[in-house]
Amino acid sequence: MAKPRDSSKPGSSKPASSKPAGSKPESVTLTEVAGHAGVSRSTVSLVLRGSPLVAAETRERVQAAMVALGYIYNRGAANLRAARTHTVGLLVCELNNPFYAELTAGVDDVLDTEGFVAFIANTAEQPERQDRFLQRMREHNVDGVILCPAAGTQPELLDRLDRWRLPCVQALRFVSDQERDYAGVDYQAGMETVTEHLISLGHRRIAFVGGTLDHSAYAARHAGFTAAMRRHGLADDLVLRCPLTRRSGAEMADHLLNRPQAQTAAPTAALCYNDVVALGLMLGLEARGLRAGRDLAVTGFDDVPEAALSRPALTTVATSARQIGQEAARLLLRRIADPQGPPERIILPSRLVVRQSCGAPSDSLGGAPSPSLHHRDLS
Amino acid sequence: MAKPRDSSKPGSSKPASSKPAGSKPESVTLTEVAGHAGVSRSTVSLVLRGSPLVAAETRERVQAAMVALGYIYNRGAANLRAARTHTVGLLVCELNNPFYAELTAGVDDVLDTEGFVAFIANTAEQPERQDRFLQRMREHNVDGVILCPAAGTQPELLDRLDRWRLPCVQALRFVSDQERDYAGVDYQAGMETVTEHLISLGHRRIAFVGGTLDHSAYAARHAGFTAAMRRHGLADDLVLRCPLTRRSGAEMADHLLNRPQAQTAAPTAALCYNDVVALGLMLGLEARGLRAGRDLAVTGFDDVPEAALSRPALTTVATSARQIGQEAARLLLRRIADPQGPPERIILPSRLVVRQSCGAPSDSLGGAPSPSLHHRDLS
DNA sequence: CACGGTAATTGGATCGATCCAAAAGCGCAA
DNA sequence: TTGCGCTTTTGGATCGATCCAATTACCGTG
Repeated sequence: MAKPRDSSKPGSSKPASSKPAGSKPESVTLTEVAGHAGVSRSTVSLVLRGSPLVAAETRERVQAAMVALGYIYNRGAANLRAARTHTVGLLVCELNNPFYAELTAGVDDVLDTEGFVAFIANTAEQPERQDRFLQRMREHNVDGVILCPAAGTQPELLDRLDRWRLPCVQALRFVSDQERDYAGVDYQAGMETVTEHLISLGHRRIAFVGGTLDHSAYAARHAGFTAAMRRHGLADDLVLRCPLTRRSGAEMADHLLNRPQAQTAAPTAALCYNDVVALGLMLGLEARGLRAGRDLAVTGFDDVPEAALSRPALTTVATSARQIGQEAARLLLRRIADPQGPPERIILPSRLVVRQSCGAPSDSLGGAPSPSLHHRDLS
Repeated sequence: MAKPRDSSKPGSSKPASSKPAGSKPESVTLTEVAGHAGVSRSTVSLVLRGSPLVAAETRERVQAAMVALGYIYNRGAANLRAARTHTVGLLVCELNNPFYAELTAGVDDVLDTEGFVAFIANTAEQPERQDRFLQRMREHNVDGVILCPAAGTQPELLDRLDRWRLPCVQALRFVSDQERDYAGVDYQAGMETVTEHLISLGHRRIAFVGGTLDHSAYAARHAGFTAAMRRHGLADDLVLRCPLTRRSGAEMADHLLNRPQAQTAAPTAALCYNDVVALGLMLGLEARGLRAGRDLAVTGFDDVPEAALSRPALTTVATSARQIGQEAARLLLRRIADPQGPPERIILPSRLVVRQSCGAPSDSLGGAPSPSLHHRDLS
């Protein structure tokens, strides 16, 4: 058989262009680029991946051909052969919470600069939905996942991910404290700090308010409360669990103040699980003619934008969601690059933000020209 | 040639299991499932896609084999041959805004039930970033995109998407009012309604506050203001543009009230572009010892959670972000199924939410037991 | 001029599914 | 027995890239 090599005459006898009746103008392939540049497929592939093996002159010719033909890289095809897909899965438990949205933005920041893209899923705290999505992620061959585990997630899930060889970084919460990759906030220290703050203001009877789902984040926050109280020899028995909604927070006002048959004294301060509950509680107080900071000290956790905006402004603990997202993404990329490396736990510090809701240090509560128009309070 | 069919003896002479030294236990392929079930690849493929061609008995056998081997579908491989990838791209312009987060959740809802997944990207209002991401979406062969165009997006972009044969649904904003798929809110009607509300309360001099970026959403809101004012023979010249941040909103307080050299009268009401600006403005008023609803009527737009929470609570226009996301996703799926169909524009209504920030109808402003603890104000 | 060594390029096999035309199995009538 | 139609199954060929072993080009040396 004769071998018709036509590398010198580009665009002449290529079988690819034998059907000029333009029904499918789509998908310029690497082979066509090769023909146009007068090189082989393999060489184009090397150029594509930035290999140092190709000569500079050749590289330029190939790149010119790619531009001329409007070539677009077909990652799907590449993924089939190569190991990597340059995609990851991101599972958050409640996207509608601004906190998680911010985290997502942080993840996106890092992935974007590294040429990765993320599949997103809102598990809405439903383990079934989480399972379904993880399954889908496997089918799409993602290189790894960032997981904010839904409440009720079984630790066994992580073992399954291991078996699947699917790198996973837990964020904000974790379902098992084994040595596993994790990025989050030091909730316990944050809670200790704000509890100490209340104690330093003279409060002795403090209630811990909010939280029903059992996960690591709840445990850590509660532990912070307990640790600080015990350190000062104070009772940590006043714990009121409730859903993490404004409505529930508002309803807790009664439980806190009207305690007819209570053997113990009423609390003078409410340490809320997060800002949402705290803001709700303040609304509840107001509806009863009471005021946070005067009649009851109230603190939150998270420092959501509303916290600076409420009257009185909410004393809370700031946790930078975006930064956690960035750290989680960076950690996942490291893990993908080196699946065998030792696990890392990245714990970011939190920061106490003192406002007026627990009796301001300078005690000009509420009133006229608000002294609280700090820079960081305005987005 | 003899034909050694070994359908009865599974797992005996298959070349797949010829290398038992378990270095790569991963990736059970369709071929292996076929071997285990004693059928051909093609048949397994048909089962996978739920074809009615295969006999019921065969289907069961194949499914049993898939379970037994722990088979997982490799969509990447399938995508290479088939047209569909069952993925879409979702580009939002500011994820950190809770409004877009909610929209994202809505998109996720619908895609999840249809077996699709979304790549997410936060364009942060940067057209370059938007371009880069769209490029990446093409490389990943997404079936379509949902686009909240970044401010400054050129209409030409949509033509490019057409040329690429990439179905696209615009959401919330659009860069060209040609007949194209779109899902959004009737901003103009919403603004008209709230303007009418102010007028009905007796306001004659009303300022339109906020917005710097030029896009359809700005145009529509402004048009609503103008239309309502003109209908009542009122001047619509008082327009104060500013960035969409709380800080800028706060700073607008001065511009609104201290107008030394102004030829025209000071406004009695401020119609804000959105809630963020309105909330900022209210803070600015408060810092000057003034109060929204008493000294200046203030309205917002979007009905973000904070709106119900501020003192006084903000009168605003509710737009259900989640629903828009759902509609956009449904529309995109229709378009993917039928690329040639006629374009659709889905415009959802908005709803006026009257609270206290522009002088409550029952004029018990601010004061004691708040009457506004409605159900919907509590998340 | 043959030779070794490096740099650059290449063709065939391959990843794991789908597509499609062809074939096998089967019941039934001529 | 043969032929026909129907259902069910099947084996290449294929999608568009990567991997790898092999080849070619080129240059300085002995």
